[in-house]
Amino acid sequence: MSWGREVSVPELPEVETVRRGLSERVIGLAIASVQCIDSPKSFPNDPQTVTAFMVGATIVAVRRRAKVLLIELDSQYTLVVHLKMTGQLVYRGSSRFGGGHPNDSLVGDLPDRSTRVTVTFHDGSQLFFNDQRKFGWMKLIPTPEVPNIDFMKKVGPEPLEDSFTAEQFIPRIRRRNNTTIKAALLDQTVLAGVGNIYADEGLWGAKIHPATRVKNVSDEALGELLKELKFVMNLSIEKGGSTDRNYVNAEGKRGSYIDFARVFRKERTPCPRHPDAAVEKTRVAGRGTHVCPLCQVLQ
DNA sequence: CACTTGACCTGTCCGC
DNA sequence: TGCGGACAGGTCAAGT
Repeated sequence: MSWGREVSVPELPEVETVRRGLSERVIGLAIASVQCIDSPKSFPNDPQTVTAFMVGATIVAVRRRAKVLLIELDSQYTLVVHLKMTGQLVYRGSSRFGGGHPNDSLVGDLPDRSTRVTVTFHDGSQLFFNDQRKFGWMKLIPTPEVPNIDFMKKVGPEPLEDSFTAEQFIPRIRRRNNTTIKAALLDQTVLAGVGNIYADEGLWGAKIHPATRVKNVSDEALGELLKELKFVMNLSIEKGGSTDRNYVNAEGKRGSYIDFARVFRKERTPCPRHPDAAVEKTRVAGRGTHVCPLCQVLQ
């Protein structure tokens, strides 16, 4: 069983891809044991709570809000997981059924040195939370209290919801009128789930320079930007998220959004609109930023 | 208050 | 070959 490994920095489409893969595999599985290794940010809960409400519980749903995964248990607790920069959730089938890692997996035997948490199910299969840089976290929270945690209270609306239109988007992003449009897009309280990749891709699509102040972007251009964000994130979900060059999905195909990216990590290559112009890499809002100097002019 | 910068981390890459 | 430093970027705390 192989899916979604080596997914690059997870934004909304990557987390949604992980959610879908997990949904197909872990719903209905009962937890036999939980092992936590070198992960102070994971399980701030005391071991008694983990034992009482996780061990023996069965997974009933896998949800997503913004970039956070919500693994709901029948114990009325939910495992809340943020992958941050390098987090991965990797499921491996039971070895009794030949479920070792497949030949095309980019992740070797697990657990490995980046494994922080191992969840073992009654059927012998396992779910590994790997996180090389230890920015990610995993918390066990009573399900009714999930909406009350800081992250949930502050995070903005889901941009891919049909109900999220320019009417909602424009006033929200104008709360950040004095900052750059890229910083505003990365602000998770404005809207949820956009990170560095889709900010750059969406801004190129809407022909807006990332360093443009929000106040200098017209309502019309903001409407176009929302359309482009929805387009690139929906396309990415369709492609199974953005992955690094070596990614191979469950079917052994190399499809990934990165192959469709127009500017992200495309510095010094031609802009798709202007074959004579090379994509440039700069720094905006403290992030590596990719622009076409011809179609994205600073206003 | 609004906004920007630095810290949190570790693996990789680049120049000397 | 080894070594130091820059870089990767989501989010929060601290600083301006």
